Amino acid sequence: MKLSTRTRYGIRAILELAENDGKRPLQLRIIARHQDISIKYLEQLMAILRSAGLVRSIRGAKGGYVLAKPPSQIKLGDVFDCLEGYVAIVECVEDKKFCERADDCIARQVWTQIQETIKNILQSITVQDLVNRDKDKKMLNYQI
Amino acid sequence: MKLSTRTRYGIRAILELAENDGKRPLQLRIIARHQDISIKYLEQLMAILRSAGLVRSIRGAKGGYVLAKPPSQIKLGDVFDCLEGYVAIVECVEDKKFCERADDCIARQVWTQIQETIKNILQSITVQDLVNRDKDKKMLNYQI
DNA sequence: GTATAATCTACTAACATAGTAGGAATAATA
DNA sequence: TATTATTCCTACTATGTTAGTAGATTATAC
Repeated sequence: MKLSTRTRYGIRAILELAENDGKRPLQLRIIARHQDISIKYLEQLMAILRSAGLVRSIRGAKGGYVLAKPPSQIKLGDVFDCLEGYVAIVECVEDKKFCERADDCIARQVWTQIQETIKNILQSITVQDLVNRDKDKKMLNYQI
Repeated sequence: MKLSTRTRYGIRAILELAENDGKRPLQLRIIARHQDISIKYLEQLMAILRSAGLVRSIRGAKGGYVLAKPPSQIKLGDVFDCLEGYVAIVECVEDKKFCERADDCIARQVWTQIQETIKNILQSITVQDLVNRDKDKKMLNYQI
């Protein structure tokens, strides 16, 4: 049960954009170098984030990417949903038709519980929250 | 982020054994037919569960499988650990060396939180719990 | 008009998962 | 002892997914 690099990279890219929020567009070249991700691969991830309405792109020279909404309005769950597909550790949780036994399956109850918990966590955290945590951490470092 | 069929099948097999607890060994043939799983595939999963000390096998005619411990002493987490490898949605959570950024990574905090939550749920549920839930459900059905 | 950047489409390489297959070892039983 | 039922072991295969590469195209700033 692993997270895809798609989601991991995507969230890291979003976080970079969030740290850059309010400034001029950030180029993939920069993000790719900074996060050590292939620029070509990142392009594809950003296309997904763009069509999901999470980021906005500016083409041409001095172009790049910016967040489509304030970081406080982007939940981790949003990023997850579009990059990871959707959180469904077992398909029967979302769609009973997936398995005949679904109605009576005691295992399914457990998967449902786990899945709901994950969803709740992801929906409760915004990109802004993470940026704040990061700032706190850096503040702390400065004091040392 | 999906659960492997290994884990799903494995847990279903363990539950069958739990329902059969105290009786004579249960053959894979029966479990396979009952759960609609290829017997050859099931063999491999049982080998894993056996080497993890969760089930015990009796070879030869009239042989089969039994639980190695009482269902109340088998946690879902135990089954998970051996079939799913281990719960690590991102490797850096378990092993910081996986990523240079681990120490300062704010995303990692989220993965850690999610992972701990999943682990807690799995450790809190025993096979016996599930069997009980199943019985309750069936009791309910009889009363209708 | 040139350089810079996103966009689009297609391809590939590597890996994991799920499953199949055949035979060997072991035990019960007739 | 022969037969049958069962687990055990090893190897193979097929399929799908993920991760990543490549190249040409379009848009914009200067």
